[in-house]
Amino acid sequence: MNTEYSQESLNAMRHTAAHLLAKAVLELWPGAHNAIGPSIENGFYQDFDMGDVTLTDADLPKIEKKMKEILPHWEKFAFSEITLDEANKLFSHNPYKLQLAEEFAAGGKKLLTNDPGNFLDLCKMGHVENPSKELKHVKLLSIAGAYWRGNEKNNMLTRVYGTAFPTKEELDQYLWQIEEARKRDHRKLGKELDLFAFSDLVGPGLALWTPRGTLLRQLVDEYVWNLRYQKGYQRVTIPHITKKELYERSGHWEKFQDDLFKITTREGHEFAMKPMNCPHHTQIYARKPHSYRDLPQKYAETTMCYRDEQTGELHGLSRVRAFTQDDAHVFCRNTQIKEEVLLIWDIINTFYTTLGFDNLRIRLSLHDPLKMQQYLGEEKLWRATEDQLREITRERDKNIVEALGEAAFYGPKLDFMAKDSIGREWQVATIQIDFTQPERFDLTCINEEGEHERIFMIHAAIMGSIERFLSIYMEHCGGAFPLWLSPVQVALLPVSEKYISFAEAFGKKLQSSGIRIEVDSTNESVGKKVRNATSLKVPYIIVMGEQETTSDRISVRVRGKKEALTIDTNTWISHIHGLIQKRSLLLE
RNA sequence: GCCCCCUUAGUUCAAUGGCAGAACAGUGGUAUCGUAAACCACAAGUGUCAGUUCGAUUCUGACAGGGGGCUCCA
Repeated sequence: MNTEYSQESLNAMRHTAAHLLAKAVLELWPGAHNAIGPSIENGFYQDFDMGDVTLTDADLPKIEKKMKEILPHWEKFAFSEITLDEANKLFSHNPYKLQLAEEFAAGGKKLLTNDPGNFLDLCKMGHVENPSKELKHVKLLSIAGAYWRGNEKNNMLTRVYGTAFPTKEELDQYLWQIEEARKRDHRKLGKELDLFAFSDLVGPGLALWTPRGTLLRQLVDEYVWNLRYQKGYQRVTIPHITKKELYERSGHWEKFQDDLFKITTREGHEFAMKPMNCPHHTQIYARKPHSYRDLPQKYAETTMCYRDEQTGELHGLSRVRAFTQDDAHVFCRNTQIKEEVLLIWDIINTFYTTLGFDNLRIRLSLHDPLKMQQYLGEEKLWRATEDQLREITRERDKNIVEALGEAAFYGPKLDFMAKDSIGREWQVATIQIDFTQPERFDLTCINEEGEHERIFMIHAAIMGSIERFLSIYMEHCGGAFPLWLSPVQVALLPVSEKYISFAEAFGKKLQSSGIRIEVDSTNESVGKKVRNATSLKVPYIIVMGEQETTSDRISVRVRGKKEALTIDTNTWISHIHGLIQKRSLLLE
């Protein structure tokens, strides 16, 4: 976005703005304490313990005004190193700073203070040289609650978010992006395009899909299945509940405790709704002995999973309590891992490229050696599997980032990240290697020597969760789905009642060739019908009246265009068939 | 779950401590219309449960639902 300023200087600017915010709030509310105030990806925040005071968005302009008053008096930050004793004196009023000072001292870190003129704070370096000159385009954005140090056992603090940019243009651009994201929020689009709904009676986090929305789900899912089918996957089906024992064996009962929806039968037996499918799938594999010749076994299933997420974590379709995984598990020998991983990788590439996500970023998610207790399996096996995965990825790709502590509890994984049309990045597909569950369920094949050989599992979700994926995709294309995904591809608008049956006949013709159409037979003006179809973002609108009954040409209005074009009917039909077949992102 | 904010018709938004108003959508009519809103009429609502009050949609509380956040670390 900006070439003149490095990320470092942006951070300095924002971090300085956080200090300024702290000073302003403390002046306005002398009883408040500032906690931490770092720069973050697109701005900064500052946490406060406001005591009995409640900040609201209405206070933001007041705070901004105060900041502007203070800023001219700020000069270069004066730094000094202090002892713990000095810190205890200087910050005796602020329990948060005291706690930090103590921790830093115990951790052997130097204690640093800084002061731009009238505000001494405990803080490491990283400010702009001359605040009153360099800090120009600062904007406070919102207020939220946040736990002290991110831990829900701690005090809830008041967090003020803001951002700062070197130029007004960049600030405006950022504010525009926020506004744009708000406009194409999938929760809004879901209502407007009639794709999904929620019901207070059914409950939070439980999305209900309309006919249009269901079509959309079905279309993306069929596409994923097509790609899988070509790579030798087979479909399986499992029930959505299971006895507790399955999850005790897999390790999920313990690791997933809080998130499990549990059921007790009338006889007192404990069951659970499935939060994932792998344990069930292992039992399909385990139904009989397998020869090495039959491997890999590749099971795919699109099925709903249930997790008892905290209500506060729920969000539209991106975080729900019942979600549909396009799940697959490959049961294979160690020697087959590489090929299978690469095959899944191909599917992911094809799928995301087709949908218009060009450059997926890939992350190799590894275990955190310092936190072995949160994983299942021996560290030796973790290391070996991670090395293997690393080697595979090196051969294939380019800019792979490694991330410690991002692994699943049963094994390392490759995570794929997509950037959407307004620049936000989302984690989408994932390939996970699992050596833990084959251990736990004692999954083997009979090898060439006639011995039982431990096998591996690969978890492969292309979309991950259809709900989450579609929420990302709706926002990516702003509800204007590509032709092949549009629930209604062509809207036929009879000019008046007289032409309804003509339009219906034409519609039948399109329909029988596999095109999804809708005839608008309401008693409305043509202008109104065009308006309605347009706001539903239907790719093609065709007005039908006297002219069409007497000629082989139709008048087609393409989504995004104001002018209709007149074209030979059959030429047009075969043209759009071509676009659908290619899964084209373009309409012309 | 926790902190803060919000909740008026299917949707988007008004108003009020004393009869709740509009637009779109819906229904019924009239018009039979050529590319972003024809006309008339009808129907429809203060999330739930308590409290304060002569009277509550409005004030208070609880619950439910929704929103912004809660892994960026002096």
